[in-house]
Amino acid sequence: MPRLSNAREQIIERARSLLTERGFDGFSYRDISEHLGIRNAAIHYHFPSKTDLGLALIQDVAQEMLDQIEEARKTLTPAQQLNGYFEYEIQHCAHFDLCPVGALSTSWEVLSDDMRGAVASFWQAVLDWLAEVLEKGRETGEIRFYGEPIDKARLIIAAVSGARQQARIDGGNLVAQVAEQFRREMFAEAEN
Amino acid sequence: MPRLSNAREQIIERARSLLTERGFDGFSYRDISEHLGIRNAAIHYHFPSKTDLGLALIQDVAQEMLDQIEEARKTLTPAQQLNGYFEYEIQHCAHFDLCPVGALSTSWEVLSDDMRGAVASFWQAVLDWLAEVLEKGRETGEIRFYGEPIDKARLIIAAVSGARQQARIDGGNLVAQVAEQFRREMFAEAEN
DNA sequence: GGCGTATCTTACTTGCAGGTAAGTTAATTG
DNA sequence: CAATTAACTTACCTGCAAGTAAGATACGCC
Repeated sequence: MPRLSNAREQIIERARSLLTERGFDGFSYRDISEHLGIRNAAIHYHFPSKTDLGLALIQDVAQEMLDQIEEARKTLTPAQQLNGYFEYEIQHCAHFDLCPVGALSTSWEVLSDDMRGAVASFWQAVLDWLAEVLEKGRETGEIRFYGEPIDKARLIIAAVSGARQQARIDGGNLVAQVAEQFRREMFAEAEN
Repeated sequence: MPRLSNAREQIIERARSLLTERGFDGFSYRDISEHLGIRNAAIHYHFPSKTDLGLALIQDVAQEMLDQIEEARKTLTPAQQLNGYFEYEIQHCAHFDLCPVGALSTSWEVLSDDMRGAVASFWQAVLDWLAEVLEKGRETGEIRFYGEPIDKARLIIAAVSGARQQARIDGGNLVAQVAEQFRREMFAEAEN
């Protein structure tokens, strides 16, 4: 019997797919173990409770996102960063998968304090990054919007993740449509 | 033993609370029956399967919303209708409950075709209504925005329901903040 | 006053969820 | 090469989920 070379990583990977497909309550250890050809207890070995798995999951998602943000901040202009964020979300929306934060917020009440904290600080980090992008973009004249950067950032993030959620209902790429509308408002000249 | 006078209505009412608190997978018949002081099987009498309950639930939500829309359309100006929508959502956000459509979209994969259809047509009806409000509002000069009414309507609905979702994480009334930003953009003069 | 129907309750079934304990196998290391 | 440890498996547990069947109760109606 050839064991998995990197079981832990494969478990997280599969769990991430399941989380964005069905939400945190929507998958079981069985869904993971059957897919990987291992036993349930093997997952419990790596992640004693589902909370442990959930925590690793959100940390994995956060790390990936924060790495990308860090990289983008160094190499791209504000407008390019905003567009990159849109493109990233459009890609995910094309597969009709949920935003991980959104998937977890549905079961917020039953999440452990650890998980809540991890989700909250991840979400806050993205918000802070986007607010900074907007502020810089306004300074350079690349990006136009009303009000405070933090308020606009909140609106954009809410709209994008809301669109990802509703895309399942609509069946189309709602994030692409929403992003296009934002581009009209923030990059183009006034039409009305 | 005094039976419930209107069990069916009370079951739906309780189920609606639970849906917006925990999502469709997040509550069981037990949660309802214990709260009402009846047996599980009594719920099964009124709603043989959970799908039947879910269908009744979304129809109830939809009817209520459509009634309000119908009323608003007759008596209020476009700007008042848009503001009314914001206020309605702000109220719900204050209790940190989920948008019913959003709560169901998380478990979209496991919903019956009936339920999917009901959710989709409800969501579409709200979208159409808001697009019409925006179009009329632009004609009367009360409301300003870029692009097509339907595109702006999609963005607003996505932002508001996304904000309701994320309010659980943030802990504040994100819908109020998002609505305020929309008002700056759509009702006020340009500041930038 | 008896009869049928609506509205339940009691008492189950099946299935799967998360989780545990103890044993097995294989690689690592002194 | 023996002992330890990591990474599992087999075999279980408890609990709760949805759902069902059959019996009890009450209510309107001829």
